[in-house]
Amino acid sequence: MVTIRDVAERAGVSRSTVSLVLNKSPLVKEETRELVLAVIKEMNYVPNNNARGLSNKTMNSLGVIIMNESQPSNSYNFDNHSGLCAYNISNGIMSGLADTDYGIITEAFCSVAEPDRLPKIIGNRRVDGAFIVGSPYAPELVANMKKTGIPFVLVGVNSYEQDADSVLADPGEGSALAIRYLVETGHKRICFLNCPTRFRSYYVRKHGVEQLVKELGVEYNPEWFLSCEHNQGASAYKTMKAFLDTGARPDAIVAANAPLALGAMRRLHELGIRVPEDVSIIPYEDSVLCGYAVPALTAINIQKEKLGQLAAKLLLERMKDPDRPYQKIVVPPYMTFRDSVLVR
Amino acid sequence: MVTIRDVAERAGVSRSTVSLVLNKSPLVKEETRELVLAVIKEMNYVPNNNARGLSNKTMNSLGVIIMNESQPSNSYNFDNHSGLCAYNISNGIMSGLADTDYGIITEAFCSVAEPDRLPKIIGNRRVDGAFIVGSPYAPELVANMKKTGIPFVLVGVNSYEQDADSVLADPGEGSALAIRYLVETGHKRICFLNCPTRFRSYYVRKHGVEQLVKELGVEYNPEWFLSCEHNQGASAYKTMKAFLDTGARPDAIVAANAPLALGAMRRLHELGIRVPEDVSIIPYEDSVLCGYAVPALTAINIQKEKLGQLAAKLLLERMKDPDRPYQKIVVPPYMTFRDSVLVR
DNA sequence: CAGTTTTTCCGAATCGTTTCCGGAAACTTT
DNA sequence: AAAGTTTCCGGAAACGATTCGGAAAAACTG
Repeated sequence: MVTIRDVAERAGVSRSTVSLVLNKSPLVKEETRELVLAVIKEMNYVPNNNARGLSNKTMNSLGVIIMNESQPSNSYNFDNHSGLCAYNISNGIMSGLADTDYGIITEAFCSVAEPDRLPKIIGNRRVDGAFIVGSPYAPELVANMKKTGIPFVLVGVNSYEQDADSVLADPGEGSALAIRYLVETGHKRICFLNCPTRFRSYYVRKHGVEQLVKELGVEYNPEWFLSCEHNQGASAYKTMKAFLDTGARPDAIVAANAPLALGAMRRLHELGIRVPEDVSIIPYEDSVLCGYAVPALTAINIQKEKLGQLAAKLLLERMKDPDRPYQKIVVPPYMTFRDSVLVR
Repeated sequence: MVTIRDVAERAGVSRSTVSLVLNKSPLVKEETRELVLAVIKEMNYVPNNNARGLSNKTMNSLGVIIMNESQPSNSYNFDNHSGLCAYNISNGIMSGLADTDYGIITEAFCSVAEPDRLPKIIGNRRVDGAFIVGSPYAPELVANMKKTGIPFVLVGVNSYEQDADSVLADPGEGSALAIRYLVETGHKRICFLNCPTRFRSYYVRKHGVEQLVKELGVEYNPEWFLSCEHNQGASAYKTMKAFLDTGARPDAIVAANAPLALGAMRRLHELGIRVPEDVSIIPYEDSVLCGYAVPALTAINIQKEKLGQLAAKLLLERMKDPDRPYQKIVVPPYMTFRDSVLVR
């Protein structure tokens, strides 16, 4: 293993000089700088992260912690109750970190129910900063995290105000987008298929939609605001079955997420109700599922990659300046147009 | 930050003693051991990874490298041409590492086309070992990796023999499972919808299936071995369209992966051909998609989590004993039964 | 009980960087 | 050319652990 000492020797300079070059210090002559750089390249030297970190009190790595509520085992790839897909976000983070030399350590999955555990894990692993993704409202956790002194940013959904840096998708805005589009395309009887509103982001969605429906003068019927189990296609199927059995015939359905939409469609399909000819359908969150459904689903996209990228940027800035005021970035959703909405 | 020195002081022992306790050395009296442990707990001491690593020449972290061919941006969550979903594998790895104190560093995505880049990245990040997941046949890459001296294991699909530790799913076996099941349930006219056989794992699938079809005495028709673009539902749709336009009417379709199956089903749906009443369909790889399709798809599951877990175990063993012979673990697939196969 | 072995602990060197500080070299100014 | 400024470089002390050889203490021997 070639060390800084070897490089120094070969280049005929001192170790500290090499170090200065490495750290882009301005107080080394251009000429020597180039020489050293050349030797580094020639000898294929790469600085030892541990030594560097030991000296710096830095770890050269950031943690990505995925909250339990977006557990990977089953519905991870989907919209989870934070409306986020942790995996895509991680990707975004990685791309946002591409030109730094931070490594990313993906940590165990944590639950909000244990607000101590996370800070502990992070402390043990000794990262320089952390992304907490998919986190729902968790003031206690946030408070504990702050105590560790490790900078962090929340990546999630815009619901409660939290006193920390955060990059968030906007569920209310997304639902609004869907409703507006449906109204514009001539739909009149809109049904909203939601997850339980005890999940804050679904609460936000529901109220956003209610507001808007009234505003736009669409027929408003509280009974058309359905709720089914979280992310359960099967539950959506049942809910839709019960709903349609009452004789209700919506001309559009906004589903809180893709599995819900698919579950609902299954029932529609059984009854011979065609999508989009008889009823249009828009799931809140675009996912891989939507593109492959029959018909392919027009959907709201919350830009997970972008969330991750922005989070990376934010964390980097925070680490540079620990005293700056907290920042909250809300990323607007957009619509991906496919075939599940009938344009009249 | 509390260091080993603080602990030593408070416990009234030397630093080396504390270190010995930390490393579970047998040469410290039970009594002192307990004392030290108590102090550690009391002071909330956690050893500094960098210092430890500097001393040990160890990095306390392992790299997970995901090969480009399973690029996340689009089809990552699906079967990729290695038949693997890198994400689930990562999860498996994490669970396999749960009781060690290794962290996982997920690395940039690499392509086999650049067999130098990967070893370089790994070398720079200085990990103690690496998982190379989703890698197709890549002898040059493997050779380069060996030169780095960093232990690694390949996680992928059983196709070529490679001179390295590996944990692999068995594509041939999976296809066979599907065919056997279809034959047992009374299907006679089986069509195989594959990806291009220039991808080795698809080559293996195809030949496995051909063999078996002949063996089992099912009607064999080379023209029923379709090939479409890699993982492209749209391409499967077109291929199936052209195929059905010839008047062919299979009673079962084995698709190489879920997107293909869905693409094909779209065309079937258009033609009013019912699944499973008129034609059964089994995608090779179970994925989140399968459960939500209409009807839900019976599928082959390659146990990605398990692949990851075994890989973790294997790498750990390799690191312990660098000279042991290479090992190759093949994980058998199983079938998840849902509603896309008609049992006659 | 002196000598020997075994057990338990400690001191000091080491790992590869960074960083501070003193001082040399090069350049300006007068 | 001497004095004063800049600009650069090298020595040395951290950083927080591990490890090895040997000392001290305890436990056996005969």
